[in-house]
Amino acid sequence: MADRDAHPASSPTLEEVAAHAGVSRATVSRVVNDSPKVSPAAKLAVDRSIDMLGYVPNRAARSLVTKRTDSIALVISEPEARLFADPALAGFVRGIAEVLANTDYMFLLLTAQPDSARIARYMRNGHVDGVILMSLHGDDPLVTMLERQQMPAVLGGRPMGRKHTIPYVDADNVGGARAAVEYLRAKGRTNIVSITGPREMSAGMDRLTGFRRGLSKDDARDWRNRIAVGAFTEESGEQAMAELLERTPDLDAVFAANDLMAAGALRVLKAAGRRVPDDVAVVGFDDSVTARHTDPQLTSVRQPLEDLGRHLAKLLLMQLQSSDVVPAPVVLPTELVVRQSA
Amino acid sequence: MADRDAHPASSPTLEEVAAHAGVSRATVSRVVNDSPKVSPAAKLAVDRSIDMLGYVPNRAARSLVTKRTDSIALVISEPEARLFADPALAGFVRGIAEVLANTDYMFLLLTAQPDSARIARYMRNGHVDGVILMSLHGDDPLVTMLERQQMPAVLGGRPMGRKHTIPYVDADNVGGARAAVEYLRAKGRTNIVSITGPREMSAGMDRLTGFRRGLSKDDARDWRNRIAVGAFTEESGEQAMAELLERTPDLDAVFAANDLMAAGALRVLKAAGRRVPDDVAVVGFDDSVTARHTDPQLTSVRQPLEDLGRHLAKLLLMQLQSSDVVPAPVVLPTELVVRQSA
DNA sequence: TTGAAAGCGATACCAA
DNA sequence: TTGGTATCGCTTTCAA
Repeated sequence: MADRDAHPASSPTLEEVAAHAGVSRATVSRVVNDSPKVSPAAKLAVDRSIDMLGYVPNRAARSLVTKRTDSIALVISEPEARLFADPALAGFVRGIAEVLANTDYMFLLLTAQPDSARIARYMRNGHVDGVILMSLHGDDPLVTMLERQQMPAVLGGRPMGRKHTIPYVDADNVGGARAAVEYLRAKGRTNIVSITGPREMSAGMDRLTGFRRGLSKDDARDWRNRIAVGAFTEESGEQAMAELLERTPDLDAVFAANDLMAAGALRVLKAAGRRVPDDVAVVGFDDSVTARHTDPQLTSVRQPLEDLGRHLAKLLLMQLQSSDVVPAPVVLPTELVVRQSA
Repeated sequence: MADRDAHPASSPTLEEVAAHAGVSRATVSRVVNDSPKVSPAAKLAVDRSIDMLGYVPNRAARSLVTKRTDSIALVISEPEARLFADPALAGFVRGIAEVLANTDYMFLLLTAQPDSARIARYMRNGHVDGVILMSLHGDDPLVTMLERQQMPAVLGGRPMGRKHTIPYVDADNVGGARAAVEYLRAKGRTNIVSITGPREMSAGMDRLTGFRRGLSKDDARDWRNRIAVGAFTEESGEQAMAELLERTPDLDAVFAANDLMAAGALRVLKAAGRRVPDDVAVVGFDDSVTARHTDPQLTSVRQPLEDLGRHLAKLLLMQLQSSDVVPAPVVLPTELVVRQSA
């Protein structure tokens, strides 16, 4: 087809390696997949031919017969526009990538928001060996689908809704939030409010639960009046803070369900003339880079992002190695990192 | 193999669809790839069978014969640990993902740092149809390899070293940096220094060039004494700032080659008792979220991240559509966003 | 331990 | 417009 120079770089095939090494295709295949049943002599010859010719197996051909694809998908259930808007997500990805880099699995990045049907179709047909699902909102149909397909999968964050068999990896959101509130109380704060995450995300709900548990008995009864619902974005944090200031002007501490919202809250507090932490103490959640950029620097509940990512990947690899293993969920502890804001 | 329930979800094949619809495999294939040469009647029958059976073409089989994979790779030339450490990268990815979401291409994420040989091998064997290479350091061998392979590719950022035929997409780094410095001079700053990016990255070098061009004739001659080299990280920004303060105690303005380093610089300035912007004006580059978090908020040169990402993807798609097109590089303008720090 | 040969699921050419 | 069939590159029995 090409007229100038023909196939400038087309990879050699198994067949050509076999010819070069003077053995059959089957033998080359065995060497490539290091089967034990190959004589040292044959292996040597084949190995030499392989790197003389620069042979690399064709994935499609292999996949066609083995039914494996050697790739796993990271499905992020957000519209592209919001992709990586939250620095926490980046931490997860880093951990996952780190583990996967030491395997032969390829890492597909899919965003599922506008068109989760497309993703579903893609996965249904066995284009990937396993799936990591993150940023779940509500009771995602994708989860049910994966379950029915018996597709090896893990979830980043506890899923909402009914019990699933798919394992998940999550931080101890309840415990972390509770610790934050208890810290605030220990520091003498008595009028503590919270900017929560969205209702349809478990991280939001769990941190709210922790908030409630951390409050005094009386305050806990009154929790509905002590919160404003945010959406894990900076803008929503600003709005929620404004709302809280209006409703509860004498508040002296706020627990925000993530750092982004805390950053928004700081700005609103400053604009309202409240000093942080003197007048109002602020605690965030995630301990992402954001926490170190704000002024004052943010006291925040640290979740081990990279580590969560690593566990996510490992749990999936376990399932991939032996299909009947159903790993238990993993919940990692959090830790309050005290800085200037509280 | 499975003992309980056999193949619970194995996709039907072309063959089965053909049988179901009462036509040949060839006809089904034509319908699937919507070839014009199919009678309406046949098409109707096939379409019905397809969704009754829930048929989805097997990618591996198709790829084996077409030599296409319908996937493109984003190769980020950083170790996993640094992945997305820079929020600017996230912006690029967002733009790319947005464009790709409307195509049938799948999006592979590869990190190339520790083992670029592995990546090279992978790509060489035609596992992807095209490549987007980002975060290039120095004269990356990967670029040369892609060029030799005649692999459709685009570069995020102008490559260092000799001329390449692979098109790139970049912001106007020189112009942006220059505008920043001219702004500082217009504001009456007379002792302007810069924290530069690493020497082996074009973004670093180009912004340095812009810095020099923005200086007065005299200062420009003396530029070597007015800079400290950073590495685009926050820590390196701190170090560089400390160094500059020591070397040039009477500086009254600093241009940092990215926001992360500017954030580090702010911290050091504050610690040294310099007021920003009163004593020292600070300008960053990127206008990433970081710029809005710092205190005071950062004046920064905005580069249109998502837009750059979109161009990157589009340039690649152009090449994929007709292989002999070699698009010209795209350089997008920057814009100085004035906030509090200068 | 080795090789021959039968697929895997699609595409595309050639006849009909 | 259709169908038959060779083919893509590899894995995997089955015999030898």
